[in-house]
Amino acid sequence: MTTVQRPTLEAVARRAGVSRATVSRVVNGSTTVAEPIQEAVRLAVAELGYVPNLAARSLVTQRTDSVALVLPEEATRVFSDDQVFPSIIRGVAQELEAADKQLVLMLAGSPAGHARVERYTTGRHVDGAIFASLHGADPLPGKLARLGIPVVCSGRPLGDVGVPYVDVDHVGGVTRAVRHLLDSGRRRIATIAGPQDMIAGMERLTGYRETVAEAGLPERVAFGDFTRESGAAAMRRLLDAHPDLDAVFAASDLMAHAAMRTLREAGRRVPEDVAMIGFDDIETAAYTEPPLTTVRQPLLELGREAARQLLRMAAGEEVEVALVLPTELVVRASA
Amino acid sequence: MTTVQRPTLEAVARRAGVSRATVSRVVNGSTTVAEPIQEAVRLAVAELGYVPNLAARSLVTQRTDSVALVLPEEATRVFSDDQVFPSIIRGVAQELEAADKQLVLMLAGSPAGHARVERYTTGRHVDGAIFASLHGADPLPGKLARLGIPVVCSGRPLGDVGVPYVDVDHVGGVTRAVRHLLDSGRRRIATIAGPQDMIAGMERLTGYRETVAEAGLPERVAFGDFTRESGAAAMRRLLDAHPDLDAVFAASDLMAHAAMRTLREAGRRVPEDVAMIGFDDIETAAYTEPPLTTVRQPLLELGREAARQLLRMAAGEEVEVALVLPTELVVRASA
DNA sequence: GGCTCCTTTGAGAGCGCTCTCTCGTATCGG
DNA sequence: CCGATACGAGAGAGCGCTCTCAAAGGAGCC
Repeated sequence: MTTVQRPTLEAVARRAGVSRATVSRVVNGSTTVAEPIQEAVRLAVAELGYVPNLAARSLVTQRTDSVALVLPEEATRVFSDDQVFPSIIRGVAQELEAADKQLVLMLAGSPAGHARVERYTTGRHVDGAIFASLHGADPLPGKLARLGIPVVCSGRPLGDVGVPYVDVDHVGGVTRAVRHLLDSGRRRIATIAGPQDMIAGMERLTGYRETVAEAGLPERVAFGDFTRESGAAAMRRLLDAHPDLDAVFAASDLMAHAAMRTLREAGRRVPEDVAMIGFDDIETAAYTEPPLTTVRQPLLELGREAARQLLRMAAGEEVEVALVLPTELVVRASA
Repeated sequence: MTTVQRPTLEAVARRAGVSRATVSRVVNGSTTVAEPIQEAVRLAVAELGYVPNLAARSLVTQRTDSVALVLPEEATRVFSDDQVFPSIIRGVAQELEAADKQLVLMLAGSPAGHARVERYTTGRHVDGAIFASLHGADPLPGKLARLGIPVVCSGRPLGDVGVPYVDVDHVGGVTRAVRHLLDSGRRRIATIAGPQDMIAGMERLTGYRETVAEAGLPERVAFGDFTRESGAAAMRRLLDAHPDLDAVFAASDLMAHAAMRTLREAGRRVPEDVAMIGFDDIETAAYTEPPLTTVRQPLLELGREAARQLLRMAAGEEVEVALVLPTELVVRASA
């Protein structure tokens, strides 16, 4: 391996006939350097192909110019077919790129992974951390916040951790979905709820419960974990317990997708016998049979906002504690 | 912001009553330190909550303990619904985690993004880079290799760049798929090919062409770009040009999925009138209507192998130039 | 003309760590 | 019992950068 000796500030300074400090000023965009000197320095930089050594820089500035994005890698499923995380990643990446920060991706599934994330973030190897879709009441975001390390959660964290977050309007979206079912005459409306250790799962259930109660109807609930498999199983349980149901709100598109197949296998037609509404609006939703009516959440925007908030915090600015993005009912053929 | 002064090696050394060098030895797992002293140092580390400053370390070691994963963020689609990248990311993440390296994710869609990747990687801010699914003949991997920076491509790169890569057996998988169609009596077999500026697109087409030619049958080709939308459009073109076709091999599951819908809209039944086979085996494939027969590629493993290769290179070991993982035909109802 | 004040540049001190080199002490053979 | 050998621990020199501080030079003012 022929590791070429890379030029340092010193080398550039010698070539340009100025001091290290002046080169540093030019490289970092200080305006207090005379134009001809700036020009000479820039020329030397170009000729030598100088690139600053970030390690040396962060050693003195105490910044790393990188941000951690922490995802819970629950089992295999996070990254299997779900588009939720990819969209968030992309949103975050876009904003960080604009700010010239690096994105350090950390999957924190296992306890070992979680410990690693804790070590890395508390060790201040990043300028801040974005946590996406926390399960349960993870103490890490709060801990980081107390250490003065900028943190933003994508998805409201459970418990009173006092950490700024961005989230979507789950309850509003679900309310609109269930009302849509009511408006089309459905009265025996069930739900396939998500995991109750996540705000997304809890609030989508709340939205269903409130709206159904408001209409004076009984609730019919089965639980899943947002995956297709769990959706199919929950649908079977619902059919057993409430064979007369005429509509289902599923807390994720994947569960809705699998539930529709289960319904078909049970001889029910969608939407004639049973209407189905999902949540997320993944691309697949437009291609299911029948196409799925669902609640769209602006995931890309969610990631972007989270990153923006974090960058603001890292810059020492104040940020709002909560930022809630709107959801939207996308009506297709399934309801 | 109360940025607490974090303990340094010096502080640990004082507390343990030894020199900085000894603490460094213990922290880095040197065996040449007497057991009681090691114990004392570890105690001091724990008491002070010492975490090494990585910037300072990499300044002297010339390593960064981080690896870049570069993805082409073509338009929006990479991360929209496709599970290809998420799986690769996860595979890479798993291996890097095991090696205690950080994953720096870079999306290189725009020219600006590409420049940023070039700057970052050539600036040696990472110990190596993994490129996934290159489009066209990107000169960057070759350039990095020439600079002595470890590079691995996931998916064989176009052109003779002389960079180690891992890929799957596209041709073998497609051959098996087309033979399966032939074996079931299909004779008017078309293909929806992928983009021809990517090896994956090219080889899957090659596999189709060779197998069809071998059987003495004419080829019927329409091109897409792996997305659903392009698959639907290609299917329409095929139906126009060859209304008599009785089977289709689509170079991605997304295209196959959309093509099946297009067929249904055109009044063709799958598989009775037209058989369909896809490529990828994304989770959705098992839930399409009818469930999709497809060629499975081991994406997680692809990512893991790429990372392993890279780590080996970074450690100065020799690696094989090409590593090809097997594909497998998964027979479901669509063919 | 001399003084002050401002602007521009350079000198130099670290940031926290690793690693070589040196020194001190224990071990062993003669 | 002394010198040779080995081995563990410390001293200290940087890694490449930023940033404070001081010096130098020029402009402006009385």
